[in-house]
Amino acid sequence: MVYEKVKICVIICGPTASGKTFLAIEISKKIGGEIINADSRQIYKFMDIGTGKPTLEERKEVPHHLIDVITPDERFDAGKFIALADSCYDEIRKRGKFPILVGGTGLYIRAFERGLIPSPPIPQEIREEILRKKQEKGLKYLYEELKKIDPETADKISPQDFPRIERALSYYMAMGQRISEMRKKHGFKEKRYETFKIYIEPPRERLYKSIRKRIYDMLKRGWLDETEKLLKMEYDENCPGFTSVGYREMADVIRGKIKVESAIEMIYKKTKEYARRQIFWFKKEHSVKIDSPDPSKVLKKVEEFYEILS
RNA sequence: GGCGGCAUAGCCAAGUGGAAAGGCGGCGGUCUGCAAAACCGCUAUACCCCGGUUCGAAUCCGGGUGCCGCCU
Repeated sequence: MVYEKVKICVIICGPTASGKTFLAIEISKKIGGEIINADSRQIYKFMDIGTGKPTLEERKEVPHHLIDVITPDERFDAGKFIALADSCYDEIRKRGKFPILVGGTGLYIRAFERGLIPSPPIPQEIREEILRKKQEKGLKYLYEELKKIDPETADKISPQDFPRIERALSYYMAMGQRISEMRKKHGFKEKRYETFKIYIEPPRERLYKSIRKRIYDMLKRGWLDETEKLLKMEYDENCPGFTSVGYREMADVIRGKIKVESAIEMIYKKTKEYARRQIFWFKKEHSVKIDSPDPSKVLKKVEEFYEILS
């Protein structure tokens, strides 16, 4: 039959250490699902323990996609993510299975659901030029530039926010258009998928406890060795992958700069901050909110949601 | 019993006459192609209590209370 089926997708989101992986696997097993990873860190090869990837056993139980797609020195972004996620989705559907998008990266999930503004790859020269200007004339100068060409964007962001200043500036240089206009036009109005979004938010106290426990588990499972291997492969703090919480600290421990105990405390603090940011991202928009990864709470709804596909 | 020191937010802590730094912890938020990134914001009507000096005291003086050292 030739007709356009609606694209619909179940999504599981929530802060780190809330039990997304567990819930996703349990549901997948019941409904014949396959998991698409929406975590910006788990796409990196060789970074398994510290990014909390599902174990190999877990991955054997249920097929996982978009894990281990690039090396730690490569860059990745939301645009690449949705292109890959789309094709995973289609393949899974071809097999008659049910896709479940799981992850903690709010931007990727939003982009998957509602798209991004059109944006070609920014030429390397433009990036370099901006970086050069930053070094020569300072961040303030760049911000003033942005004010001139796109006051609306400048108004919305802090003069300290280099990544966004750079983005707006380079977009203008590459496209000849203000990014603010494109954003206005786009406005996240498009709906690429009809979704059923499950949001897990454990009470803070419990979440913080799981975070701490998880750090100890990671250490026990060999986070230090994993980091040491990365360093031997010549992947270090200059790699995009190393912006993942904890790897810098692990490297510092290996180099004898800090003690494990203080590394743990730093990681604990950063992870909590990260979890809070995730909560602010997800709390605004979801289909159901649950406070623990209990499959029985959502299984029936997931089955109902996917009924129209079968 | 004597001598000395300390007493500031949930915790640590600066300030030693002119309208309470900072850190930790906690909390709220932004986010359109580096997002586990980057960025923004809130968190002591007042400094142990009472009295005094002063235009003005967390800051000086007296007394009280508590804690910590040392001594007998």
